[in-house]
Amino acid sequence: MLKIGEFARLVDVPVKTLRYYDEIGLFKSDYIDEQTGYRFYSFEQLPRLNRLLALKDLGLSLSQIDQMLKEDLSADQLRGMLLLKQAELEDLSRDIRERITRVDARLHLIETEDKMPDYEVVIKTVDPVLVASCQEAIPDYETIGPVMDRLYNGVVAHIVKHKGQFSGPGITVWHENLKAEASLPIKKTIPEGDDVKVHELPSDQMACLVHHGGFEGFPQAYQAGVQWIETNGYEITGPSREVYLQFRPDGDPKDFVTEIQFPVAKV
Amino acid sequence: MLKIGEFARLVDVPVKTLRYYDEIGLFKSDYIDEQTGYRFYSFEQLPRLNRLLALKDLGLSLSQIDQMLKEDLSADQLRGMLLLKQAELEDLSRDIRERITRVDARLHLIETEDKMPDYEVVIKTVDPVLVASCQEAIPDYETIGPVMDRLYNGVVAHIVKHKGQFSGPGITVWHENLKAEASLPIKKTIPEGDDVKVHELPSDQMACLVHHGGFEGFPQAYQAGVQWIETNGYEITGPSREVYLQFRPDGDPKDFVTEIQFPVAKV
DNA sequence: CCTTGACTTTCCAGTTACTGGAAGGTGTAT
DNA sequence: ATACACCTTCCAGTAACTGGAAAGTCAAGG
Repeated sequence: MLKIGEFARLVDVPVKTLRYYDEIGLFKSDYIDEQTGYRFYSFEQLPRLNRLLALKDLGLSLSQIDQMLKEDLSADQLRGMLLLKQAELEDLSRDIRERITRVDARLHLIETEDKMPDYEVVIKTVDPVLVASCQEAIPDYETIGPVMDRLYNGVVAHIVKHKGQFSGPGITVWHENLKAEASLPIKKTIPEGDDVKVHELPSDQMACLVHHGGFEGFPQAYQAGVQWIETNGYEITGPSREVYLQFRPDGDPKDFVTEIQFPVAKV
Repeated sequence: MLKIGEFARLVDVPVKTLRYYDEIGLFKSDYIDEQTGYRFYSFEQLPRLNRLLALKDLGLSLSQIDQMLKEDLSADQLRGMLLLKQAELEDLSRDIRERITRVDARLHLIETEDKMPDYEVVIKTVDPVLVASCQEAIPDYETIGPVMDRLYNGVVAHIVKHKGQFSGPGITVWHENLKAEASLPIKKTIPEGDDVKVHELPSDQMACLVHHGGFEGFPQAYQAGVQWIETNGYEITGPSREVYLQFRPDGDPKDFVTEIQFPVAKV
């Protein structure tokens, strides 16, 4: 019989930890002196503790270990638990490697620009949103402004005509070949018009960044987004969106806030 | 100005988390209505939050992020923190890969033996221990018993003669060429004898396993140990030890408990 | 104008696997 | 007798939230 301190030295586990295992019932002392409350441990307990430590080394939680130390577990059950843990560890490992590449990328940026990046890209899942929209191909960059005005005015007029309720800032979806879909979120569905479609923008995993200022800064923002997506091992899987969080036609462009979203998936 | 729920939807962060960040001062709401206590957030706060989320994605702790969000940090300081994190992540990654190989090994054992392994190997650091010892080459396996008896009796006699105090179970250190060093831990140093040396067994990182039963089971135990060491990417770096935790010459061998220790290092 | 339901507030508890410390009892050596 | 190491229990703290309760706020519909 060993006192807790001797046992602790023998197995190289802190006394506090042994007491904790005792408390949660994972590894009880063999015998407790009723007078003093002193815990005593025996050599017969070594196998259980060593198995416990070995399993802990695999990264299992104490409650999982508690399960696995039960005598009546079949080899199949053991296998199952280990396979589960294995998958979990593989996930974690992948996750950490991705983190490492992201840290690398940021270090690279700091090396070249000597400061934090101008645009922060975050991955998030956007909610689906019901919109009324109107789309048209843009002939060239100069005409974006007027065409957009026209498109959005058309959608607004249509929504007002059908007494629809606006429910959020405008969203432009950029389809292929510079085809812009000017969309306005609405609370409830309304009839479609000749040019105006009503549908739901799908929920999606998006790489998002926020641009502050006028539209002349958009190319850089887009470039930053595309670059981030490349270096972080994602690929663009659909039309990107611009969400005009802060915008008024008569406002100061410096105050505009736009979120640019790229639907992405891990390569 | 957005209410917390709207802002939460916008940035895809739980409301509870925003409140928590507010509470710990990491990310305060822009304005609080004095009447109602409602928090309000503005679009101007997006850059800070996005940077925060991007850094969180790198695996930084909230307190580290708090540091890095301070405006007056130099590029060098940023670099330093990221390099630190990088090293940390590399360590973690290695650690997890090792865990995976250990889980693999155990799965393998379960496949072949359909149960938990007979011997659990754990890595631990053993404390240095002062011993009196006596060594001799063993001519062949049959003679181990008598030679050991003689060696240990010699050491015991020497310690008793010099009024030394025993402080633990006997330890045999196996040097090369089957040379056995029979050692007995003592509390304080005593003079050496003709055959009896007094010295300290060094502290070391050891792969340890516990064998219950008589000496006839040792070969299997050793084999299990050596195999574990191989498959787990360690190598043996010195003489192995046997610690006779439970042993009496006149006892029942079934009750014997021996810890076998191999000094190891990661390959 | 009232009610309903969605939303907000604060506060408290729980999660994991310990770790540190305080206050007080025990065992052994000098 | 006393010093000292060792043991006991209890309480608090860690990181980053998450869940729930009780109570106040807001907008829409009847």
